[in-house]
Order: sequence, then structure tokens, then C-alpha cells
Amino acid sequence: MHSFTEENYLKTIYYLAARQEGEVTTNSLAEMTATKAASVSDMLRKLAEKQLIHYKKYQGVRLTAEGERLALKVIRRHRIWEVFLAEKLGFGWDEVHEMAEELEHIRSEELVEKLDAFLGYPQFDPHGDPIPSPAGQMPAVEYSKLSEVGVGTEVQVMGVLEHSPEFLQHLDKTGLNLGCRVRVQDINTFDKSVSVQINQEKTLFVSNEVARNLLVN
Amino acid sequence: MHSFTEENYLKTIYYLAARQEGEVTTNSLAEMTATKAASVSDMLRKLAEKQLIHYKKYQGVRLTAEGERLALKVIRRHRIWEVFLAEKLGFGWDEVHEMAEELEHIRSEELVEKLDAFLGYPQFDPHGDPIPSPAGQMPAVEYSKLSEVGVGTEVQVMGVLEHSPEFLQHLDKTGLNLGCRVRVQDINTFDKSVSVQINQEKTLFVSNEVARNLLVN
DNA sequence: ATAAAAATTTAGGGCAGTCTAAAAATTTTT
DNA sequence: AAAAATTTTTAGACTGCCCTAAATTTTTAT
Ligand SMILES: [Mn+2]
Ligand SMILES: [Mn+2]
Ligand SMILES: [Mn+2]
Ligand SMILES: [Mn+2]
Repeated sequence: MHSFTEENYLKTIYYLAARQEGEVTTNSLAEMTATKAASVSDMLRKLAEKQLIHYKKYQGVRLTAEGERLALKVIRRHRIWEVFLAEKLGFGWDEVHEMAEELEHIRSEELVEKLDAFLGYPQFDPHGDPIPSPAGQMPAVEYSKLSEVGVGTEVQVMGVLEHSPEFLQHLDKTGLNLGCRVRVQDINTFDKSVSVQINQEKTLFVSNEVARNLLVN
Repeated sequence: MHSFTEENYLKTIYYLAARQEGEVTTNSLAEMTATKAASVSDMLRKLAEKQLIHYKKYQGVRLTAEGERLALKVIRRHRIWEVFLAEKLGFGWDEVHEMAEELEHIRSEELVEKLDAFLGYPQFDPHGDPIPSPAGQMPAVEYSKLSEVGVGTEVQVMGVLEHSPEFLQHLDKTGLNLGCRVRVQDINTFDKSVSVQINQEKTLFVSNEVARNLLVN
């Protein structure tokens, strides 16, 4: 139906659109897909012909309803496979993304639905990201960043904004796992780093860089 | 490392070599891969350059040690995924092959090994085919065809030679599942069809066409 | 309002894998 | 041993996706 490559572009457009206002630019797509702007332009023309994106030359790009439906299908598959890899095969949350990047393109509606059932219809992937419904709806979640939480508040770690293995391994090392309770004890006014207490036990210093990428509550 | 397409060619050469004596021909490969002889010739030149096959123009083709190692890796992945699909997700043995055809190309050594462990190190796939070892050894199995078994003998269905959904669904319908016990009651001299008793219960007439594709004992 | 800078698209080409048509080699038939 | 038939390879071309370099458009700075 649609190629591996087209699916990756649609997914990437969806992510970029979600993170900024307005149209998605050619350059941002080139950066995300690790290709050159010229290649992106080529593909955008093709996706526009197939009515998967709204595209006016030089004006950036936006998914059509059909394009978004397809993007969410790919994202659903990706996240369900990540759950499988983490829950059933015991991979770490820092390892699952790369494999899911391939598994998400396996073309069988029935496969992903049976896998979903096998996993007990999980709501979130190993990074706390919500799993779109089979019909193609992305569940709304409203989390704050840890960097925006006031002193004294106790919150729970619900997800991460940064997905790099390095960041996730850093969290593993410091014990900041998904689901752990964090009480903000102090915010350093100079560098905006925070001092937090984890699970009513040990105290930890968290850089603003890290705090900005932790979703809580 | 190696492309999707190269992996499929290597696997196909392995299967064709196993089923006949001597070198594998260009035309048989074209038929099996559903491409044209010209395309096969092209690919054979490439595989020979990469030292994955022994190839002399017009003389047919044979896997090198390295080529066979790769082919067996692909077959191992294919069969392990088939077990997963059948055992864990509940797909029928007539449904798993097509999905495994895609899953076999997912590039992660660790993934297939963890999946193998998760499945309890199965020895056979849902069609009774043996699963090559991680080191790349194909287990030897010696089964007979049901069409070659003498009258009076009781044997067990161990595998199938034909893998088409149609054949497998036919077996499902008649109750000739993997593992069931079959006693040969009579062999029709005219059309070589056999009359068998299944699991000491019902009697069934099996055409020679079917009997030739049933591996027993 | 122009000029400079940045972003984007077009032009032209490469590589993998496929095809058809034609040429060459091998095998079979006579 | 030729001729005919079959098999295989080569030639030339196409599509998908990518690239670099050049042209074009938009944005920013002067
Ligand atoms: Mn992908
Ligand atoms: Mn994820
Ligand atoms: Mn199979
Ligand atoms: Mn395959």
C-alpha cells in the first residue's frame, strides 16, 4: 500500500506538527529523517499527489485527515511493539525504540490487533507515551514538565520528552523510573536545577536539562 | 548489512538446493521469487561478488559456507516468528507464513534470541519444520511421507511438505493435525489413495496428493 | 526598499532492484 | 554433427529514494 519510507515521513510530519505551531518545514523534516532538504522536497510532492499532505511550495506542510490516520496507525504499531519488547522480552526502555522503528512497518492489521490483545490492551508505551486507538485517535494527556513544578509539590513521573538511549540510561542510573514519586524540595535560582526527594527516600539533584524532559503528574 | 532482497534470494537458494540434487538454476529461482530470469541473473552476479554463492555463468549456483550461514539465520528467524504468531497470538498454521516473511528481516540478533527464550526454545515451527540453531545448524530430521507407509502401520503426523494456506486449511477441515496418530488401513492400488484411521477413532480417505505432502513418524 | 541571508525547489545523476527484448550459450532433437 | 529449442545473460530502460549543485523564493537585515 504505502512504502516503508512514506510511512516514516508521515509519522515524522505528525511528530513535528505536534511539537510546534503552524506548518512543518522542509528543513526540520530533513533533519529528523536524516536526509537532505532536496530529498524531502521530492517526497513532499509525492505525498501531496497522494493527498496525504496539504502542501504549497515554500509554505510548509500539514497532514490531511487521511495522512494523519495513516501516521497514527504507524505510531500505534510502533508503541504496541515497544510494549511487547519491554514487557514480554525484557528489553530496557532505552533499547526498544530502534527495533520498533522496523517492526512498525509490518503490514498486517490483524497482527497488531492480536498483539494488542496479547499485551492486555496497554494504554501507554514504555516511555509513557499514549497508544492511539485502533480507529486512529490519539488519547489526550496533560502532563507538566518537572522543571515547571513548584517547590513542595509531590508528583509522579509519567513520561519522557527525550527518547535517546543516553538520556534513558541516565534516568536508570539515577533511579528516576516511570511511576516513581518525586517531591520538589528546592529550585536553584541560578541554573534552575532542582533538588528532589524520590519515593520518600533518597534526595537527588536534577539538572534543568533533565527536569525539562521529565513529564510528571 | 544485507538487504531484504538478498536475504530472500539466499533463503530461496537454500530451499531449492535442499529439494533437488546439483546446482540451483536461474529459472527455478525466478519462479520461486516471482521475478524474471534476467533479474535473477543480475542478483546472482551481485551475490557472487559478495562471496555468498558459487556461480559460474550458465552453470547454476550453490551457496558458499557464508551464504548458507546467512540463509539459515533467515530461516531461523522465520520459523521462530511463526511459532510466536501461532503459540502466543493464536494465529492458525495457515496464516503465519506470510507475516513471518516480513518479520524474518528484522535486523536484531538480540531480538530473535530473546524471542526464542520467551517461547521456551522451540524445536519445530507450526508446520513441523525444524528450527536451525543460533550457530546456524539445521537439525536433521528423517520423516517418511504418508504415501510411503505400509498397510497396518501406525504413524504420527510430524510435518507437511506443502505450505499453502489451501492445503493447511484442508488438513484442518479433515482433522489431520500435527501430532495426530494415523493407522494406514488400506492403499488403493488404482489411484494410490489411502484409507486411514485417525486417533483410533474415525476413518478417513486421503488422496495420494495429500498423502505425499504429509510427513509422518 | 534593497541587499544579503536563509530556506526551498529544481536539475541532473547514482544505486538497488525490477522489467522487456535481444544476444549468446547450452541442451535436446533430428 | 547440425539444427532447433531452451536456458541464461546482456542491453537498455524504468521506478523509488537518495544525493550535490544550481536556481528560485522567502525572510531578515541594513
Ligand atoms: Mn520506521
Ligand atoms: Mn516510545
Ligand atoms: Mn513459513
Ligand atoms: Mn522474506
